[in-house]
Amino acid sequence: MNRLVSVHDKLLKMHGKQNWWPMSRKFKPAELEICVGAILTQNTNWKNVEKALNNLIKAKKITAEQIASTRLPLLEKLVRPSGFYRQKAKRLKEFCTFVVNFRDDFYKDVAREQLLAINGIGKETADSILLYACNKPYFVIDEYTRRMFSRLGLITGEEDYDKARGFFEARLPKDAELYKEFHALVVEHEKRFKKTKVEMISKVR
DNA sequence: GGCCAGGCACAGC
DNA sequence: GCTGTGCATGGC
Repeated sequence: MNRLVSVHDKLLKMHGKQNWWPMSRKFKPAELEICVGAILTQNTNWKNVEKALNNLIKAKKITAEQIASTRLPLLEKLVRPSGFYRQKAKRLKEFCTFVVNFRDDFYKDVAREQLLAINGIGKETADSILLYACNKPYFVIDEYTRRMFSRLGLITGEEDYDKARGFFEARLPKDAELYKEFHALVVEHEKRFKKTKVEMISKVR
């Protein structure tokens, strides 16, 4: 059996279904919340991101139009709990402006290169948006993924982002739901590993 | 009280 | 090309 699939299955048994990005559905469309969250969580604890999301909801900044037309100082104040708040307010505004000006159905039609061209959207954030908001099978690579799979000896952990992504995508069925759950499970597992220092995945077979 | 979190851009070599 | 640094809050 495919080694990666078997790692996924073990993680699923250990940690259960993660249901990442449980959307509050307060944003319109609900997918926007994923995009906003993906930007706000850059190098930031998710708990802090939730505070910022709640501020946006309370202030009724729940559509791309509303966020794009919010003045920077107010946006900064709202996203403050998520840290790096000046950058993030600017990034959010630029991203939402892009969404507003997008000709076609953003969530259906946006391409990876278009996302990467937006200031503040790097590869991981772009892939998170593509995977979790657009339901497209892009495998998200983050520090946790690098650490875990280099520990298992499957990658070096030092490779280029797209090379690491290619490693997973070439060995897994192109299934967005699988990728979503896998990435979430990896993050959960690594958080726990960090606390316990106990590897819970056998290296054998 | 120090360390870190679901990164990214931009210097300066 | 690639290595270093700034960005910043809140949880543990």
